[in-house]
Amino acid sequence: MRNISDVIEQYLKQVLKESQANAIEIKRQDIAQRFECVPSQINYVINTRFTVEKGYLVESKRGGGGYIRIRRVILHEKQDVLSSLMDIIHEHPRLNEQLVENVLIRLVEEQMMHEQEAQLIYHLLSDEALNLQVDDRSYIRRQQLLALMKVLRYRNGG
Amino acid sequence: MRNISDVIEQYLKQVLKESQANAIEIKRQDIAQRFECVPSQINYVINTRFTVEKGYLVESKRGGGGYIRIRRVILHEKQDVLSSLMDIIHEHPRLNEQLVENVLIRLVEEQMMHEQEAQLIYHLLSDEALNLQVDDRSYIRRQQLLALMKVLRYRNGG
DNA sequence: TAGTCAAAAGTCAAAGATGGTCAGAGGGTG
DNA sequence: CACCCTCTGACCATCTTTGACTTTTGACTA
Repeated sequence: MRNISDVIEQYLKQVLKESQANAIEIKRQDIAQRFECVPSQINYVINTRFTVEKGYLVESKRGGGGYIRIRRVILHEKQDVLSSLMDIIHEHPRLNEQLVENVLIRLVEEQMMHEQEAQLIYHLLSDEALNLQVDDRSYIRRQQLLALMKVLRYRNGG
Repeated sequence: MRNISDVIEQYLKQVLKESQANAIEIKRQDIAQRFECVPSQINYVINTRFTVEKGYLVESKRGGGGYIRIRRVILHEKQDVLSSLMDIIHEHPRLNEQLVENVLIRLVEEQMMHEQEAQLIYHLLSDEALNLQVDDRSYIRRQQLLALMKVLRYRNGG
């Protein structure tokens, strides 16, 4: 193995494989010590090797009793639907209620979310809830729809 | 369990669960002694883990015969849960991720929404998605949480 | 009754314990 | 050489732990 990042990556994957639950919890400092590197190296490994696209979810907590938790998830098989929707969201200069609705309907049709969930999100992204200037509304919708896509990448079988 | 606060939290919840009445009365000093920590640690645990939005009420008395009483709030009508949460959302000057999480967990516990829905909404309301100034983030969260309550109201037959 | 005192509990800010970010240096490969 | 990863460390953010100081309450005393 050439570099320490690869070594740490392999180590974490090994531990993950051996764990019953598809998750491990580590202390950043401990791992750094074990491999004699700076703590931020662990972040580098996580940011480059344990991404959502690769099927990993990472959560963490700072402060006393802090930890980093890495979870293995199964990616949704319809990644292409998500990326095409993401493109649409990115390209549209203005995101109005109609566009939000279209995106949500598409997701329901593709069976990536339930009708009820779409309903909820539609209301959260409505003009009424987002009582802002047009541009701000558009910005929030873009951000939130993209956040939604990110979650849908691994939901349903993760 | 990693830190003493979590341990104390679990202990108190356990005692609460085992009590017939939905309330327990403790002596701060006793608990502090049992877990070998300073008394104010107990306040920290209570302030961070037994909040109103999580469904707890805390009363206390100082001086001789002093006590801290923790009560689990039991509301029989879903309407009551919603309106109490709405009050809390209105009153809180700042809505941070932690509060959003607490509210969503509460809604799931009260069986007013599914885990997955809560998950989705949590991500939409995260700091990451709402990449804004603190006050703006707070505003959006308030608007959207209130919109959520509104949907849940009629969804659950209100 | 008013004053005093000790026994609680409350507050708050500093210190401690973790993890996160980012920009720049270092190194390998086409 | 140019470019893309890696590695590092200074600085930041967040959560927990601690302890000094404050407030409240009830009992006892003058």
